Amino acid sequence: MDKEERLHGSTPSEHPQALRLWLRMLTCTQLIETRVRAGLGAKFDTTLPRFDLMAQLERVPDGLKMNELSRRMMVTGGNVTGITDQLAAEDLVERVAVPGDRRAFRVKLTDRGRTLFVAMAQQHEAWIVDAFAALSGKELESLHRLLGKVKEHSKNTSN
Amino acid sequence: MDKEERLHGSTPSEHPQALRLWLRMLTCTQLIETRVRAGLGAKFDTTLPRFDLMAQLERVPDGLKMNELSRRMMVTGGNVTGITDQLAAEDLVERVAVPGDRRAFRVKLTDRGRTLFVAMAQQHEAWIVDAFAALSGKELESLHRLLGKVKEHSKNTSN
DNA sequence: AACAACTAATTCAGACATAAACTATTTCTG
DNA sequence: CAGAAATAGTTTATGTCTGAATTAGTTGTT
Repeated sequence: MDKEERLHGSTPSEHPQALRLWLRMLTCTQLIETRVRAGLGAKFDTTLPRFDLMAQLERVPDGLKMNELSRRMMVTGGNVTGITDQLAAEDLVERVAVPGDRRAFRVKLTDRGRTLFVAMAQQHEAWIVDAFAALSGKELESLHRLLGKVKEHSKNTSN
Repeated sequence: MDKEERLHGSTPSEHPQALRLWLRMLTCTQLIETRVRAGLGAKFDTTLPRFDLMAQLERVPDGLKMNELSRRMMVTGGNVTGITDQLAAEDLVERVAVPGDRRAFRVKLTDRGRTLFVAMAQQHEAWIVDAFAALSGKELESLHRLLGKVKEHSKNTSN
């Protein structure tokens, strides 16, 4: 028996459908995330937040400012500071001064960081592809579209 | 521009579809979870893990053992110990000895805990229903079905 | 009965995350 | 141009979560 079939079941409810869906979605996310975390740890001795930060930087040769990173990663600034400190200590990213604003700087991948990230990203993608291997191309597309609706609604509702 | 449209985009890839889907799913989950967390904090001065633990107990009058809670909540035993300690200190759950096994006990909702949970669950469901309000009944069903496939595949693949 | 193997739960160190307070700098406004 | 307000980033205190080690009790084997 699964988590979602157990939870909340006896509470009278007019909309059990949304609740069951939400619990299933949480379960899926957690299952996949747990596996990716384990893989990143075992294969690259790194963590998901560190990978995520590097992923944000990968497409942006000039790097991103701390507040941009914070917004994109959907975590607080203090958190970004800590992760950046770690990665900088390992020479995977660097802080570069922004001319004209002495408060800010840009965080960029170092060459070393970029090389490592490419290897990690390839493996990461393989894990994700595998996670959704049960779905056909059409189903992937359908899931993507439905979640798009959810996301837009959530972003627009008091955000 | 959204997180998922930026991430990984420049890495050559044979399966960008799964990756984009995964990032969108993460975004959705995080948006909803953040809102629920904020609501639980503001309205009930509690947290999602605490709510989750109580939710697990709600349907089980005899309570659950720590390891059962741990498995159902998909978190480590140490974590369950901490949350249970908190809830027990507030007289929302209680530890009851298991006859015949002096190592174990069952965690049960107290009357107070049950009353509080019912109120919280009602509000919680309203938040979730709202989070998925952009979807029709048919779409909810479809999303549920697709995620079911993902979940089954994930559970069966080396778990 | 003795001892190994297992199971239940807790403790501990450490990574991660937040919110709030703080420092330093820049921009706005009168 | 002076002071207020806003912005960039860090620090601090606190809470969450994990994995590994630990304590205590149970079960299985001979």
